[in-house]
Amino acid sequence: MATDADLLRSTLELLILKSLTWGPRHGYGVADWVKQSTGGDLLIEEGTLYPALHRLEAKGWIEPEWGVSENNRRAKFYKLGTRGRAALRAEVSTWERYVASVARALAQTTAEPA
Amino acid sequence: MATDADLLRSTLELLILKSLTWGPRHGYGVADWVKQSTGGDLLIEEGTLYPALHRLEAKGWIEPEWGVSENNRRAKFYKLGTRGRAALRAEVSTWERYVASVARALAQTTAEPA
DNA sequence: TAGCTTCCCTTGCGACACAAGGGGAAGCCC
DNA sequence: GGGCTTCCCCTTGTGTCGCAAGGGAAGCTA
Repeated sequence: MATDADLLRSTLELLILKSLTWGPRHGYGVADWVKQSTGGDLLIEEGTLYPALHRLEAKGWIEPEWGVSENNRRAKFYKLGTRGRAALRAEVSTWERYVASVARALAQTTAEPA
Repeated sequence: MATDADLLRSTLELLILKSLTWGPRHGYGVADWVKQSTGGDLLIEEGTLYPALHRLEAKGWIEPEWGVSENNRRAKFYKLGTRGRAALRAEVSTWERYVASVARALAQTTAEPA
């Protein structure tokens, strides 16, 4: 069985980047956005989220800045940089192509592919 | 960047099972089927394929039987069992639901999800 | 004061795709 | 015959990464 972990692996960065397209957001907010915008289907654990944010930061795709959250808490806001925006476009494209390839395979109705 | 490895991870078993829906096929043939039916987009390395087949066999989803290939070579043919067929249905469903969830998130056009 | 929520982080673990190796047998070309 | 390619099977080592489980601090509510 493909586990949730396996599935997430292919789209985690993609979803994080996407969540930042409307402006900076802190980590907790990123997880919440993903949860909300998938109707609760996708849940990102904190032990998954924070290392991922650090990876993206290390790659120069997002930039952190400490600030204060809506709830008056100390929070690290991540901003999508130019490179991050380009990466998002590339990731979306890769993902869509992959989904299409799999769909093509699953749609096969004869033993030998056309 | 989501690597090819990350992407494969979510659908490898799915694709293998699918390739067996028309009857037994040996490992090499499974890899070839995937390659052909995705137009060359997806390539399964042998170091990925054989361990995966063994995992599926250990789970009782596929059953091996030694035979002779079309090219007169000794080959291990895998057959989809009843449990394997059920697993395939489940995996397809899981995958499609996941794809739909991601699509929903990517389709967001406002900061706060509906 | 106690307890819940928000927000950040780390460590240890298990799973697994891949690269790189190995082997053996069949077919072909010279 | 000897060499090469193709087919078909396998394993080991390495690196990556999601997750469970931990910890901590600060704000709010009662």
